[in-house]
Amino acid sequence: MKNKPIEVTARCPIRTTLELVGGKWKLIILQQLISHEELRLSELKVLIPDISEKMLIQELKTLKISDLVDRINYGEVPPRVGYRITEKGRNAQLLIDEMVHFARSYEE
Amino acid sequence: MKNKPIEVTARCPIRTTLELVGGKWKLIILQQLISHEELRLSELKVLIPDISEKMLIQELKTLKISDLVDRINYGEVPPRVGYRITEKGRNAQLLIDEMVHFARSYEE
DNA sequence: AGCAGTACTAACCTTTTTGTGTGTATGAAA
DNA sequence: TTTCATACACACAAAAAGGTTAGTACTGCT
Repeated sequence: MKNKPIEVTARCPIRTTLELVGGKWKLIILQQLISHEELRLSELKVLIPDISEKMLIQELKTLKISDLVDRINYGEVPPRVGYRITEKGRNAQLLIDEMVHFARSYEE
Repeated sequence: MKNKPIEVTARCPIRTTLELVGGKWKLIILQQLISHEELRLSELKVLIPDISEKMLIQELKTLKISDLVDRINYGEVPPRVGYRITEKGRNAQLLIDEMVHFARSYEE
């Protein structure tokens, strides 16, 4: 019945995950990118109505640095840029599923 | 191949979960309580060496309000208090497992 | 010529989260 | 009597996260 405790160190897996996708927005952004193939900034703004433009850009930038999303610059003018989930990013699907599951089982 | 997008509203499941177990410490505390039956404050401090006493107490208090942990006061003096995971709290196990899984698949 | 749309950057400010340090009640042990 | 340990509370400070506003460069539309 008992599970082994995770040793809480400077770099335990829980903390790694929190650093990658912690915060108010990253998982929400990833979820939209997982379910939409490719999205532009303006489309993400519509899908996530209450995020500020600054946070959206900022989070996309750090997600790209973490290699969880790709940024495709079409080099057109006026600028056209698309965002896509990466393979690593797609792993967040299971995590999100579990969060949804947790929320549901909590609420009943 | 595509998943349905979660509609991002004031209360979507991702946000519910973030409110319950978001932040730097809650999941770490829950994980220890899941794997230890019952723990006192002083024991949690040893298991989570870098948490401050204030944060530990504060987080335990909000976890109790959310009914994710139980607080058992033995009414002794000097005070003796134990913390236990609740049924609802135990649901976090799957979430933590997924976070561990996510961190591992990210790192390879 | 003037305005709108795109994908940003930068400065600044507010709110939230996290941390530090001190104080309290109690009884038992030294 | 002084000291210790427990499980806090409280005031305050620092740091991190998030938000607001303005501005840029370009071009197409009217």
